[in-house]
Amino acid sequence: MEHRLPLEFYLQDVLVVAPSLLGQKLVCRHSSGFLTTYTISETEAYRGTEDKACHASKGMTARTKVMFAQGGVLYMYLIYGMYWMMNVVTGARDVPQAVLIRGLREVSGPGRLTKALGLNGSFNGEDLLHSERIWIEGTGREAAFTTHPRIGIDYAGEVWKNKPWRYLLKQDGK
DNA sequence: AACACGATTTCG
DNA sequence: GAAATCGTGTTT
Repeated sequence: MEHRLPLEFYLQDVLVVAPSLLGQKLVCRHSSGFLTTYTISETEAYRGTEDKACHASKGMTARTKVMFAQGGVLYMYLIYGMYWMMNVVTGARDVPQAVLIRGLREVSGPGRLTKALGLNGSFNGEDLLHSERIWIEGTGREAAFTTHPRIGIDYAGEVWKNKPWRYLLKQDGK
């Protein structure tokens, strides 16, 4: 029984979607057909052309055009020539926003989690509502979380660097 | 066609 | 603290 998050969820503003993804289930189908479920524990919001830390701040390019699509698809991006970053596009069409999935309860680190799940450039533009190999299921619960400044964006300037748009799942008993 | 650099990780 | 490593955007 599947309970994929609906399109309406992804059409909300990235500042709503990013914290709401915490605690939700990321489901991945292994090449053998086996399903693995992970719990999202850390996210970051990248919001529009005015956000200097967002790749879309320099306008639409071949790489960033998927961020301009309607919410509910993946934006995959290679960083430092070695690590794929997994992002969930949010908002309406032509509104470039995305949530960087920085960590899972089972795997820490954005580069390590994509490696663990076998995600790469072939997943760019993947539709989370219809894909047979990856999707996100809702738990129906809202998770408690804490906010922090985003990581690795010193080039974005003081204003954008200090936005509390990094969200961590508040762990039980911690 | 050449160049500079990054939403990271790992090792010393 | 620094290297690894390559696609992308910018400059020539």
